[in-house]
Amino acid sequence: MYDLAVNISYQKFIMSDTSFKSISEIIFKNDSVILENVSDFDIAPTFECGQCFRFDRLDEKTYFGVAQGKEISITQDKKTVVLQGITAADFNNFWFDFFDLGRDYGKIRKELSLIHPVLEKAAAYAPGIRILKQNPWEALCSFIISQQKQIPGIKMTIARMSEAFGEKTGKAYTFPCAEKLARLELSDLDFLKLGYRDRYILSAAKMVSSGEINLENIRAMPVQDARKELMKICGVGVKVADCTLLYGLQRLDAAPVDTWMKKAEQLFDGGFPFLESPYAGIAQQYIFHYIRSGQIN
DNA sequence: GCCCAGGTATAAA
DNA sequence: TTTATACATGGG
Repeated sequence: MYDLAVNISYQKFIMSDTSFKSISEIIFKNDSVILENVSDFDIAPTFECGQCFRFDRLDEKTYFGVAQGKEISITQDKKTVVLQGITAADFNNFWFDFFDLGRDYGKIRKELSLIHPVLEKAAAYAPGIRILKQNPWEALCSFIISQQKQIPGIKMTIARMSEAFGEKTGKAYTFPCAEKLARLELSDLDFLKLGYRDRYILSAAKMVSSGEINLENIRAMPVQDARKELMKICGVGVKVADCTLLYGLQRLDAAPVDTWMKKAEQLFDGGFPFLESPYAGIAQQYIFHYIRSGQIN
């Protein structure tokens, strides 16, 4: 049973009278939280669909990662998910929202599936994908780094950058804050072999730490304005801007279109009919994962 | 060596 | 407004 003394965000979800429930029961232990009968939640595609770079697969069922300065191990066995190494308060204050557990992905998936048969197939391929609520600054930097790189390389670069300039969390490190990076020189980043991206990172750090760019203000802006504001940062084009919005600012109406998505475009007769959906970003994620997994061609 | 990678800045048409 | 090219680095 739940410890009602630590009631926070999840309780609203548990107590809600809507018919949907993505978890039937939440069990708190000393240093772990057990989610029973999860629906529309599959950790493997969630961590491996290209949306995040700080979670590593330890074995068939377990991933380890860092967010919000905290380490976590996540193990899934069918419909049971165990979040290891966290407190009840951590879960209620952070991880519940990080995994977007209050959102009805089943309902969203059904809505999206009506839009186009290819989208229906893509969503059915990995229905357990959830869009993680990542830190905005970390998401911005991650996708600046991501340009013209492959995912393993992106992960390596971010890990080394965190180790060098972040805070120790135990066996891992947080992603360095903008203020910390803003104090560095380009030569301090040489060992990361960022190439032409090094100046993008430093200038973004300066703009964010000075307040010239305010990510929290951008969160609430209409999507075109938000995109335009993010693109004031050198090295941020429409793709990185949309990734920052979707993965860092919980803007599910932003849908990054990249080389993989362009491969998918022909399947939709030359355009993406879901782009106007409030859940365009989720649709994009289903399709990206589907195409990249080699399900088509 | 050659080509591509979850792109973007810049210049030219 | 649209299209072409350079850009650092690593991996197949």
